[in-house]
Amino acid sequence: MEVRTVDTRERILDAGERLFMAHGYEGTSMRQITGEAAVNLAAVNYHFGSKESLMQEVFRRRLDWLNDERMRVLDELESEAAGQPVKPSAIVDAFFGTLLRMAGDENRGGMTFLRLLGRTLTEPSEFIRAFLAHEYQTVMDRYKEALFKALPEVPKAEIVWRFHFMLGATSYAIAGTDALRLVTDWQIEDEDSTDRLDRLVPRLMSFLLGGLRAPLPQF
Amino acid sequence: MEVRTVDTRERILDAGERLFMAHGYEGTSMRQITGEAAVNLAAVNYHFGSKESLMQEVFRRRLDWLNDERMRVLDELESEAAGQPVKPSAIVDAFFGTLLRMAGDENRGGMTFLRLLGRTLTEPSEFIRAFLAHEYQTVMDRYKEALFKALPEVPKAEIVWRFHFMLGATSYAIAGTDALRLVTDWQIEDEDSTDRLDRLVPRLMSFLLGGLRAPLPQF
DNA sequence: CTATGATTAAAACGAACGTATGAATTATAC
DNA sequence: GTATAATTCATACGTTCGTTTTAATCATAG
Repeated sequence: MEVRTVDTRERILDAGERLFMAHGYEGTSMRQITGEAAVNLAAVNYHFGSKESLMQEVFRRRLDWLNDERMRVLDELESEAAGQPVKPSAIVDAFFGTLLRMAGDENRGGMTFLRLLGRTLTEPSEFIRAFLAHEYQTVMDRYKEALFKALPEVPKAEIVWRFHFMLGATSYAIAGTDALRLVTDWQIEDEDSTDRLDRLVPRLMSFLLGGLRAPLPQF
Repeated sequence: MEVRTVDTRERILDAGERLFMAHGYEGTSMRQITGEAAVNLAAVNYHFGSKESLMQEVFRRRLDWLNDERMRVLDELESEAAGQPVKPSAIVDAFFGTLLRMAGDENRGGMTFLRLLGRTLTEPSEFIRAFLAHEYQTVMDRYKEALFKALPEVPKAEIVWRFHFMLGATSYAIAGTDALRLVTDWQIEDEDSTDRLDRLVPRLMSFLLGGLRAPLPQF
């Protein structure tokens, strides 16, 4: 493994991450990717095998760290709680806060990866959904159990639904940072992007917790 | 205008709606669409001009009614209130409830269109975002103003953000009805789809209102 | 019935797609 | 320095894409 190889692989991953985010999987061509990465057209197939494998590697590079971190933080919370249930707000922050704080870390993909992730959760491509399902499964199961314990009086089905809703709100908050601005044509006051992120986290957390703890619907 | 023409146009729109929902805009080919609609390949270009125009017409066919209905319901609420601010819960139901109840109306696209809409709000394609922005603008402005009046003590920027979050939660609740099931691998109890929809509406409404009325974050 | 316009049909267009090939180049090991 | 393996490169392959063209078929009006 020489230096050039690493650079090439990394440049391809960076270009793929940005272009998949901006134009989607189907909307991004190998020639765009290799063009932006300034590498030969055949380099993607040489290093990753195929366009699909590249997409998976783009995700794996970031998700491995993210999900490990989520596990680590939840481990910590549970050991601090020493058998007592963990506060719902702490669980929500461990899952969504950890995600959002990635946006500020350019070494972990920053806002680009977060927007890619947000968009991909609604991506129709079969292989991507299957891949993400596999990547997420373990973490989801842990958090699901933690929330069940934290909210013993709430029916489990309700918690599962509300987790769905929270995922949706979060994905849009990120992916739609500019997409929804177009849809709504609302100008949110012009903060620079780090400011916006810093204020987004508490805003979203309030909303998520308000939704999670809302009174149960009566059927 | 003969009968055949209408049938052809309608069949193309139906096929396009379903396929764009299932595979996305870029992931759906003209040959798939015309194949499923059982019409000649050239029929799309003849009746709609291009693939882009077809996509726009797929949306216009449903959104025209939806947004008119949203306007009508809000008009009604405001005239009933006779100058007093309308209750936030009524506004939320007028906007999101009207949308969700479309899912039960097969003549208006039903679940298929709703899932298409949910997915498209994160779709990266430029022309689609621009088109949706234009279609939505008037309605959004009306609802924004109504919420400002209904929640005079909440900063406007906060309301705008929370509307974003509500849109995200709703889109995922619909678009992700099966997509997120894959991501999370959570089995939600097996209700038939009308049951699931009937229970989704109050569940989502509780969540949205809980989030909308959550305590403001302290910076 | 015939003329006219609207629609459908079959076929082909050039462009772009993801991938594969084999030679040229570069780095590593002895 | 030379052999060997890893990587880069230019190029081409076979498909599929959205669109266009030209002719055939249909419906309707006079």
